[in-house]
Amino acid sequence: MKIATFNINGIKARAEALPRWLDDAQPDVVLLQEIKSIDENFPREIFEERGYNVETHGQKSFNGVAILSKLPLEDVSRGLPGDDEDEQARWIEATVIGKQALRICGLYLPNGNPVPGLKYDYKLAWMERLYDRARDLMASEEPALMAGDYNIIPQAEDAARPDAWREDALFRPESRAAFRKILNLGFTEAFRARTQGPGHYSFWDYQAGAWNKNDGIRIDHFLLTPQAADLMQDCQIDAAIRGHEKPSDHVPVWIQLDL
DNA sequence: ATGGCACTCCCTGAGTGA
Repeated sequence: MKIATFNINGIKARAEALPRWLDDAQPDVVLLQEIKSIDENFPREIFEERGYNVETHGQKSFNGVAILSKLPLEDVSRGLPGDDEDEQARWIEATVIGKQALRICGLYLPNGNPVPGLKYDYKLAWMERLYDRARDLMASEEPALMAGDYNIIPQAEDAARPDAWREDALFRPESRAAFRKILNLGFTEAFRARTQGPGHYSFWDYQAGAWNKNDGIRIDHFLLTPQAADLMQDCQIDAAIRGHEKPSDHVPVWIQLDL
């Protein structure tokens, strides 16, 4: 089973590039972030005609997450638990029914800039709620994963120019510590379990020719419970599509599970 | 060396992003 995460930076803007990638990459499940659309306006037909079930959790203009799945989805849940006042659409989860059930969580973690500020406070508070959900997933002792745009640069090697990010919410020590605390529950960060060393990125800014200079950062991640990690056969970043027509500023990251 | 973009919407300029 091939499962991908992709921050598309607007479903309307990606109405051509996204299906092109789907037809090429043939993922079974896709976790989308930044659909920037209300549920009613999401172009489900594009995906349903390709055999995907579609579950969205959108809002107007900003944020928004979705799941596309060729396999049936059950027990869909929207919104990260822990704050009834939180209006931002950044979390969706469901169970994929394959050979074996797999719980999948798609997330769009807050950016957090500027630092300091209310947005940074919100990021860190959101990560505490994420920790709580992660702890419960771990306690289930079942195959599960949390994937999406974490807006976290885990290590210096995950940025082409780490010094440019020192004071940024994506690389501040508090952000990275909160990410590490979640990993330390026992999750496997899928990409780093298979590939070491610098030069592997999932985001390149539209500005300053970042793609052409490979001036990127790696901020889109898969975190696997031990029961899911045992099934992992591959994890790759589809970097090349950043150079295609009208791209998102992020590229897909995917895993292959023996499921 | 520096700066260079793109998305959204009843506000085509301002907020947001990373």
